[in-house]
Amino acid sequence: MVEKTGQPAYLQIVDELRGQIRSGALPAGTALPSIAQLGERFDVSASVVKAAISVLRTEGAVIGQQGKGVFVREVPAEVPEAVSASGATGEILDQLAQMRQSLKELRDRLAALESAVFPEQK
Amino acid sequence: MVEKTGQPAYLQIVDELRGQIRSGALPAGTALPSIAQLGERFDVSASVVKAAISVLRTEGAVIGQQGKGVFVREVPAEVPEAVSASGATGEILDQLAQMRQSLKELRDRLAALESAVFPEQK
DNA sequence: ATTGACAACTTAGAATTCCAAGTGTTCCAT
DNA sequence: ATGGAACACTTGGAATTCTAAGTTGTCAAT
Repeated sequence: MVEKTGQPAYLQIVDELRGQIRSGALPAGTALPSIAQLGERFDVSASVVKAAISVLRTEGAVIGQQGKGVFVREVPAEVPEAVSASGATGEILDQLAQMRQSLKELRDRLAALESAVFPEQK
Repeated sequence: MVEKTGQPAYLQIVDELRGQIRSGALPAGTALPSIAQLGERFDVSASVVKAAISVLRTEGAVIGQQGKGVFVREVPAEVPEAVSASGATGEILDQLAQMRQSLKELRDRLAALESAVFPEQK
């Protein structure tokens, strides 16, 4: 991480990733590169990448799933001020995240069921 | 930090501090206790307190000034209660509740199907 | 009395090292 | 062939250790 913008490294990474998300280079639902890979790419330690992802997480731009990866959320979440995780709005975002999680789980289970009931028509 | 809420320590501290800010125990403009003091009070390491403050910082609830302290920002905004349960937000919470109900129902039906199609998968 | 040095705090950023826990794959033994 | 163990990755949380840099108070020398 050499950029001489004066910004700390973890914020530079936040900006970079947020840009890629907004630009569509990282579409909703896709996984970010792993922490190790990002650390390698930006030439920083894992702790810096973790700090960056932590910011994106509390912003709601991204959701981490243990053991799998960090995924771009379906809703940019437009949270300009405070509000992001406090008060009613934060509550709602939390619940939405959980419901999205549940939906994904249901989708997966349903897909498994389908391929069992309607075998091999690929 | 012993509380058995299941929440990680740094989020418990976030909640605690956010509560004190909203309740007025920490009015806008006042400094939080120092990182060392908070670590002592909650019986966690400085890194945990830093993580908590980092969340509050990216939420905009608080602002850190190097060499001086961490100060509560002047933007309580966050209309206390009235709006959160009335108006658009209350509406949204209601819809969330209904969707949660639907999700639960779908989960149950799916579970029934699964146990019919995949018999005895302990 | 003013200035300068210094010590003690403070936040901020970064690296490193653990451990816990979830996921996926591979491979071997039954 | 199927089950299960083992392994490799993954995120998440936490502690520890540095360094950098800003603030404040004290104290001594001029």
